Amino acid sequence: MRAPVSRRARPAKAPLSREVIVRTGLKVLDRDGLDALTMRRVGQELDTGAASLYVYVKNREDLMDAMLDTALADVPLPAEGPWQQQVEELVVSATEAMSRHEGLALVALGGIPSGEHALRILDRLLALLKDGGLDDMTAAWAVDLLYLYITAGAAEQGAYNTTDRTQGQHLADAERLYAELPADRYPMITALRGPLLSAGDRERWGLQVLLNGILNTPAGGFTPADT
Amino acid sequence: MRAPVSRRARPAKAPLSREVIVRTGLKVLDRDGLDALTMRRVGQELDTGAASLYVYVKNREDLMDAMLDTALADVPLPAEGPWQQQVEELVVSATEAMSRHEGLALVALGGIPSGEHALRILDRLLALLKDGGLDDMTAAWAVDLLYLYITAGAAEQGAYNTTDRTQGQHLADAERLYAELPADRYPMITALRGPLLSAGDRERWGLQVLLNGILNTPAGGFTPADT
DNA sequence: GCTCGTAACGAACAACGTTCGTTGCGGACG
DNA sequence: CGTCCGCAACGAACGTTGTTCGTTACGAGC
Repeated sequence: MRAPVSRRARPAKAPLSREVIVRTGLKVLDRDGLDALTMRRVGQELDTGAASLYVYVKNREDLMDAMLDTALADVPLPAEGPWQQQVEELVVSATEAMSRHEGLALVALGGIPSGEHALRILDRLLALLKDGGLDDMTAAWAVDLLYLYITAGAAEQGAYNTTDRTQGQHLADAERLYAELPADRYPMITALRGPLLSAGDRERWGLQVLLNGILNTPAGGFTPADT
Repeated sequence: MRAPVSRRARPAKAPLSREVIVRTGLKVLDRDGLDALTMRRVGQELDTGAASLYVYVKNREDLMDAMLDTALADVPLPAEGPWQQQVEELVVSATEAMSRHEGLALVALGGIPSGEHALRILDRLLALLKDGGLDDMTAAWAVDLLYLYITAGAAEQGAYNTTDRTQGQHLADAERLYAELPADRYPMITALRGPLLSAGDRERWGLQVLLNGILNTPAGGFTPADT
């Protein structure tokens, strides 16, 4: 199955292609939110109907998969510096790229990464971890874990970037929720309400936790045949 | 707003209630999959229409939130043993409970945990970490991170539990995908294909990574005002 | 300059979440 | 014991959704 190429070159209207459809999908997602990302809406943005998209895109899921991978295309691969710092930069960049588009990270969760640019990032991560001296098994599992952290972190952050609410809305909700909690039933949560809601670079801390843990936890002890 | 109570007690049909609706939703989800979890389908299972559900449930999202919390109700709180082992058991139990129902973990990602049973688990986790000697800030952020690991891990595992495919389908897909990858473009992935697809208790390893990392990474250095 | 493959399109289908107006049961009151 | 009325339950409808089908019309090749 080769990529279809439009042979109608109307002067007033750029021809359709998989790339412009995906890019338009990202535009609609960013401007109007996840609920507005419908096939009809994307078609309308391209001055056509929804049916026309199905020549280049298998279905809505396929479109979102392609949108995710396109969003990862801009993630820069760090070139220099100590390997730990490079891992940090790469993970943070990937998380930011995903979370910039509301709800897009959710399509990555539950599904082996298969996109071109996602694999590019994973390959680089793998190389960096091997540079760090990790054995094959630990490096492989660590990449799995880091990718999970990227997608989950992006999904969580991406939920805050909803278009219909202000940025601080979720935080205010959490404050109210935890303030009204019965102290007898949830003593620790109410006692540690301050630290739970406190500001700070949690993502970078979590990343540091992962790296420190990975360096101190060889995967060998968790393989099935280690008797 | 008090919980509505059905006053029609027809002998042939159990009266509606929020609980039976939520429980029926879980039954439909487990038997027929996430796509089949529609308001009409749940209503049909209860021998009524979709509109009748809206007395006890605000909307579909509210139903799924309630389903998630009900799924967490059976998670046992470990009572004895060293605190690290208790944390392990609790996290594994929670992940299993979520991943038992396809797609349910996704509703927890992006959304402060607010359900009764979810808070119960978080409160216990917090207590265990404080028992381990962590300072308030680190314990609070660690609970955040562990909850992220629970939901993300459950979402990933829950994706494999699709009803329309066999269990080994996803693994076979991954094997084929990685086997056909161009070695010049993704050298590390192709080289480490074996370890990447290898079996083993990755979840427990990841959990150990998190715990080891948490113990060696105080949150203090990541707060905004630490100059 | 005719033909043919196929990109593009309009219309339609089935199914979805949700709302509205009505119905009829059961407890409360006279 | 009979009447009333609040509200759970329901049937029907609305607006949208993803996707498919049959048709149209353009551009390349003989």
